[in-house]
Amino acid sequence: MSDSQTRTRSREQEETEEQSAGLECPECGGSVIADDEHGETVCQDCGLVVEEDSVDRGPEWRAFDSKEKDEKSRVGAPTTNMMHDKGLSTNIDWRDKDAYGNSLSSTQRKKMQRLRKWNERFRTRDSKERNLKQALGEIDRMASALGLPENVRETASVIYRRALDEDLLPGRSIEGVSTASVYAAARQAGVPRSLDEITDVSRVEKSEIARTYRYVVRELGLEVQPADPESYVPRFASSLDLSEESERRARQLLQNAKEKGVHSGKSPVGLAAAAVYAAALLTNEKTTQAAVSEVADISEVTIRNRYHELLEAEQDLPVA
DNA sequence: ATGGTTTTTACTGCGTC
DNA sequence: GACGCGGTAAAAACCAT
Repeated sequence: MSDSQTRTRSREQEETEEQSAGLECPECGGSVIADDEHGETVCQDCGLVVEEDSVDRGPEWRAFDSKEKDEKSRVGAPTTNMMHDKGLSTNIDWRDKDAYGNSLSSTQRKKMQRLRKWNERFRTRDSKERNLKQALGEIDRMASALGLPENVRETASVIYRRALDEDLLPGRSIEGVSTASVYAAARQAGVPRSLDEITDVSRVEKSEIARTYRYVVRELGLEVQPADPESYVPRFASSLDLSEESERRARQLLQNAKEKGVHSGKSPVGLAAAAVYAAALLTNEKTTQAAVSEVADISEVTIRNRYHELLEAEQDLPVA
């Protein structure tokens, strides 16, 4: 509990700092101090309360239309699937202070200790809850490492939760299912990461991820379309510092290829990489096959083969 | 397990700076 | 001579059967 002591000390320091940086009291001209714990601003000399209850009473979120307003303007934290209890369970603060910042009596302190302990026990009551807690941690870790946006984490959490509810876990590792959830969520959100990229940040092997992923998708009836090559383009283009123009061109190439049906059976990542390379060529921007191969994690040979095909397909159809 | 397809690995030759 | 690019053959990985 040395933690709470250092915490208290730093709080006192803050207060003395605020004292010196004070405003002037409108009544006696003395300096004014802010007392955050009581939510008041008080004159140091005459004791006049310049401001009280300095609490933000506004709605928690901005609402941009009436529907959103209905959803958001009421009091309460938003629920999130990213926490194992959706953020709804009670948390008991570890500081032995009441709502006004006053210290608790020793009997009250003991009571709070007991409550804390039991609250914790209820929160992670059974194995499922503990399981979920760990898995969500993993999901968050991997999503961060992959630079995936928040909504993907949410989706991944939902998928995992469903897998857990359907008793898909027995026989499979928490790690594996978490990873598969992230993989699936990223694809569903249209910001796919290749299996290799996923494998890099996961603690399980590629084969297991693939196996678990297939299993989860099948059992949960998830509809995941094959990754669209175009969704890789922005990421590759920006890692290579290419212009908007080339990015647009790359998309064009891919769309044309799609119409011609050149792409079936080929890896989407390879196609995307080839399109990016070809586009850079067409717009006279300097890139090398090696560089593209690097960021896309695809062999140069594959890039060569694909981009020949892309350009051939383009030639038959004169530029629009 | 098998066969067909795609991707990778490794190596070689060509032209340019 | 290093670099970027192209091509090839054989191995490996993948997929459906």
